[in-house]
Amino acid sequence: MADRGGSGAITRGDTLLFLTDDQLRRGIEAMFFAYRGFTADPDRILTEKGYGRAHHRAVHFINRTPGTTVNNLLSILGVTKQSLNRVLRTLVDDGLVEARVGIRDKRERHLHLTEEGKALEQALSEAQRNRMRAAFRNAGPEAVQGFRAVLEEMMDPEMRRQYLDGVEQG
Amino acid sequence: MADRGGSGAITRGDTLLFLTDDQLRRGIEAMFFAYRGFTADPDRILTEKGYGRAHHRAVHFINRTPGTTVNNLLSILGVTKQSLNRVLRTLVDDGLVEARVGIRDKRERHLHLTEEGKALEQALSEAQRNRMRAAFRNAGPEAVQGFRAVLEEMMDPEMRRQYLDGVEQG
DNA sequence: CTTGGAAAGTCAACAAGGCTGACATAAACT
DNA sequence: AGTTTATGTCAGCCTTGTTGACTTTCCAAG
Repeated sequence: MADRGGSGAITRGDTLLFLTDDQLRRGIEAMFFAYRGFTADPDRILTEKGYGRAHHRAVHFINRTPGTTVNNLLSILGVTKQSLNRVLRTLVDDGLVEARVGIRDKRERHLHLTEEGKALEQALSEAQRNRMRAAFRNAGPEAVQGFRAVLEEMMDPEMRRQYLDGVEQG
Repeated sequence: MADRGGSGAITRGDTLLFLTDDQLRRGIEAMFFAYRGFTADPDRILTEKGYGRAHHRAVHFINRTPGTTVNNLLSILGVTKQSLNRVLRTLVDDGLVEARVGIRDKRERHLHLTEEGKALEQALSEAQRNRMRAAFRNAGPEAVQGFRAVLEEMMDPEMRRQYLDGVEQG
């Protein structure tokens, strides 16, 4: 019963032992449990302030790419414009986000964080970075490289492009 | 350019370059984009069959630990019993899950997948494993070790225990 | 100059899946 | 006998996703 049908896992010898169904299941559960930890800290702050994860995501990417358009944000976040608009409207109403009418193309809205918006973004990302930093430090630089390599491979191609777009050319 | 060689330490002088805010932000975005890919394939199957991610999670952990109790599942999933109950009820009604009254403690319900339930679980986990396998294979065994090390460090302690409980002793 | 279509916004309706609170029941424990 | 535990259930609320229909603005091609 070593080799389960269709899995392609080779359990003979020691080749590709890391690709057994059980190893893959561990990877799946690692993603599940880790994602919970990943969102736990910002979620606490968000709940305090009456926002949700959708607001966090919007604020994050507006901060990453100031002046981005609504359409741009839409394709990054992968939600409908109605869904994003609801979130964006509360952020604009609350004075965290400014939607500037485009100069060249006046249909477009260019999104920027206000000072208050930047403050929230800072609080959220600091909480998230703290956990990520501790995890990175405890795991070590080689593990971090592996972590990123696997995650990058797990993305859909379009998302990988979005991800790589956000990498600074240092 | 930073040193990315096999020696491991990505450092410049005293600074741990892999812990800069920008590196941490990349890690955060990697988690965000990768999680999307991670759930994309099962989501497609679930939508077809009229279920959601909550059903997937329940089915996954019932399959992992057959005979687990409702309370047990509750603490693994981290949701309220009302929320889980709604999901569980549909699964039982649809004949995917069987809730057997406990022998020693008749208050408990021990959860098992029916054949139909196992079939769904297989379809879902196969889709997810396929992506995970491709990612693991492309990244290589060392990257997989790093991936798991970082994710484990990112979990809340209680979740880490749940995660490690699911590791087979073989 | 007209018009097609893209970008953005809005309204309505709906669903999944979280949550709280209250309450019911049976079984186990003390 | 009384309390605690495990589970289930009803009702209601929130966030965040969806679809569909429609309007306004405005760039750009004909």
